[in-house]
Amino acid sequence: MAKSKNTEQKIFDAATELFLEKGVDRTSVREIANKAGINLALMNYYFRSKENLFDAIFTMLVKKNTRNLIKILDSDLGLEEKIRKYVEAYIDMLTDNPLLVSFVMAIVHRSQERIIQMKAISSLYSTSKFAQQIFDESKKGHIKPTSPTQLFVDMLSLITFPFAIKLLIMDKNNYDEAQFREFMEERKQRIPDLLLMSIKKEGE
Amino acid sequence: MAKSKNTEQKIFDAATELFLEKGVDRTSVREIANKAGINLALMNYYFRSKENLFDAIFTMLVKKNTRNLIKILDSDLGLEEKIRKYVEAYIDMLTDNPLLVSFVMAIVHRSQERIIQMKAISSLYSTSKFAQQIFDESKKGHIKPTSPTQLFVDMLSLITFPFAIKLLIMDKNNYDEAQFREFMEERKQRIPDLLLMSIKKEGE
DNA sequence: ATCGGGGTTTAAACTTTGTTTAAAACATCT
DNA sequence: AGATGTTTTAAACAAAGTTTAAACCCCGAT
Repeated sequence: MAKSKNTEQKIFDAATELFLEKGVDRTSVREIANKAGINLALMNYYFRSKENLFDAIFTMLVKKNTRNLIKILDSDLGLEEKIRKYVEAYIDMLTDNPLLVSFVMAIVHRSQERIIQMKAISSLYSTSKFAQQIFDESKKGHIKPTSPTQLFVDMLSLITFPFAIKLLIMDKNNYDEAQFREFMEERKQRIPDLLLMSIKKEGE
Repeated sequence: MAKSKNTEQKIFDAATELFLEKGVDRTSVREIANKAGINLALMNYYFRSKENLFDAIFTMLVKKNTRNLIKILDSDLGLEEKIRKYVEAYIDMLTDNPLLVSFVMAIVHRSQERIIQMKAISSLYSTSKFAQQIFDESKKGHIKPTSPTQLFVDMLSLITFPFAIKLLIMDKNNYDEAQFREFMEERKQRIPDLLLMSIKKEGE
């Protein structure tokens, strides 16, 4: 039992490292087995397939990195502060974990169907409290009547997509890494401003 | 010569159909050869590799579908009308070609490096005229000082990303296809409003 | 203590990929 | 007709993920 936990963990760790380093597709199962120092077939013994192993690792990474995002969204903060904190934390998270974006893209590409089955991702899109808040605020007349779904999709798009086309942006604007970082840093202010402006009542 | 053009075209057509239907990764070269009614090796004879074939098809699809997008961006329309037309045409295009999104994601995922080498994609991000326009308008005092890059990235993100997470949106909101279409239809108004509001001078 | 059995590990083989090879078939021009 | 260059073919190759069946190991029941 002790030994088995060990083996499973060794596979998991080796695969995580390789996936992050070279991407899923460019990492072979034999390589993982090598790095973990285990027999090739054990990978299929513990995880049913490479795809499955990927899912497990991805779920772990998402869970680990998005806990506080969800906490912010579900908190009792006011709308403005909540949006500002969320955007900032999200951008920080993706800046620190560039592979997460590429992982999500991998899933989106392979089969969108799977995305909705992965609870880790799905929970990222957990807006019940946020939606309620939008609803309440607009009822109270503090903000314009707003579709929570539209607003939330706006927010996700503005945060996430630039990371997906990072190299394109860098290429077209002759940015180096530091400049791209700066570009995203600006967006921490810009995105909340944009979103808040869109829900502000006319003439206030 | 006549026959060869024919073979090349047959491969191209069969592959296009299969790629669109099942995705690149889930389409094998043998399947393509089968559907095209040609020998397996001819695929490598005419296109050097499957990857290359994919590039050719992708370039064709993008070129075919984005001509007018670029035309709009480079036109002499006023800023507001230009943005409205562009957003609408872009959303229409992606609605009609859902596979393009998945193709772009495939490329983004495989290797971002390639994205900047593909002229087809790169030309989609052609903003010199648009950037100039922003610059002029803000100089003339018609709009707030605005970073063209930020604005353009905003626009692309708001348009494209929702298609990438289409199934997630549908799942979370219990949308069917028609309702998602309606959701994107709303965005044709919403996105330009958002962008234009963000560049409007205070108190006008 | 030992035997049997369940969970692990192993080496080897299997299947399916994309790709390459070398010869055959074909077409074209002199 | 024959030489030459292009196109097509069947077969084999390498690398990938996966499966198999036997070996191994540990542990509790007899």
